[in-house]
Amino acid sequence: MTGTREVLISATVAHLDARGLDGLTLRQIARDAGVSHGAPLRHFASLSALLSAVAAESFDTMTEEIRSRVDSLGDNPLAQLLEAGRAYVDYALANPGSYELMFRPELLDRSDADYLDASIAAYGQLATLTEAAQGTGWRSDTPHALLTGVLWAGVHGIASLQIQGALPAATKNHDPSSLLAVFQIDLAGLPDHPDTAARSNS
Amino acid sequence: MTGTREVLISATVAHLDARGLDGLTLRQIARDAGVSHGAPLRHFASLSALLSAVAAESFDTMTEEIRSRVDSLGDNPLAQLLEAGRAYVDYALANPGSYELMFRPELLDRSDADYLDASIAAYGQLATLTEAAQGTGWRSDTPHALLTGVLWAGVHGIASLQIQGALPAATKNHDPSSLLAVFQIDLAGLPDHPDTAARSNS
DNA sequence: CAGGTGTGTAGACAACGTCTACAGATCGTG
DNA sequence: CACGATCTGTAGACGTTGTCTACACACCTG
Repeated sequence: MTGTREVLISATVAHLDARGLDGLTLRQIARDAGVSHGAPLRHFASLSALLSAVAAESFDTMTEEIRSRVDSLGDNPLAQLLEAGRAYVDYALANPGSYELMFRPELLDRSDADYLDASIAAYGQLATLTEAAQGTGWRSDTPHALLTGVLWAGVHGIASLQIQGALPAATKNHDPSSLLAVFQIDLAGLPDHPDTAARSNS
Repeated sequence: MTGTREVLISATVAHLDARGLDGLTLRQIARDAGVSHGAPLRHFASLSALLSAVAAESFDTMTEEIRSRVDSLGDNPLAQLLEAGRAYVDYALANPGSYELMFRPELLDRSDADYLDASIAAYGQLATLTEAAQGTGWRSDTPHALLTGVLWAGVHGIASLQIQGALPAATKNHDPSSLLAVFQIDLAGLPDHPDTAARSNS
């Protein structure tokens, strides 16, 4: 038996997939869920609380998807880090609505425990992968926390600008994942990646 | 004599500086400007149109600030590009409200001519600087449009995450400009920069 | 069986963006 | 000068929003 709380979250996710943040209101979610406009407040303290729960779930899903792709790659830390970056951008472009929500603090309750945990876990995942890559000598002279922050900023910038179509004609002939290659100075020594391989002879 | 249109824009900018996007409504702007709640619609077709005019102005200001800092640097294309990146992030952090507005397409009228012109000009400025830097041999094997897009994504990611405080403890001891150094692989050969010099012996 | 708690509804409220009706000012043209 | 059109501002309305409150019913526990 799926409770109203779960139905509300599902309706929110469905709306994000279909129309993004556009028209995403508490009353519309209630309508989609088939309940009265006041019902959601029995399960969430406010609209922000509901959206925070959804954002936390999205963070978890993204982290899980990245982990699965990283794990499928064998024990090459630098290749794993690159794959994580690709998976990150791929997730954002495949779920633009959810991704936008995750980075809209004014729509969320930033003190929500689940949201905090999920976002910190995602950051920690990247930090761990970065640390391992540095352990192989790659950019080992750059402070670890600084490098992690810059890498996140890089993929986040690519993802968010791409979502809002703000990279005009700049990247028209390059798929989003290929952008990440620019952050990786020397790709030599990395095992072949399906994307990279397919693109190199076109 | 400053017309109502100018007063409305000033009131919007003042609100952005003081409280950011929070509470930025058409009726609040009208109140701040000392006119009735319907007056703004005599000068702008909608709230989006007013915000687009403000965003266009902010883009112009940012472009001008970057140009001035780049021009003060002599004829070293790579150093100029790096300085442009620093100036970009500096502007964003000094004017977080305006910067957020510029990258909130759902609040703006994306077909607004002034907004389009101003944003394209900003992008063009970066493209020109990037091209010049590549002309010196720096990353000359990377497609120009792709490199420009990635550089913009990098500074945009840093600026927007820093504004919303989403780079947790990662960059606590590093001022924002220093992040850009990571994008520049080899700083050797660049003339000393006051920021960089001051930071290297601390 | 009685009472408290949890869950849902319906109505209210203030605030929002936008529209319309109306009033005064300004200006070009006869 | 006069007069009609256009510009600019006001005030009120409408539908929608998030949230609050009053009320009703179900369920569990004693």
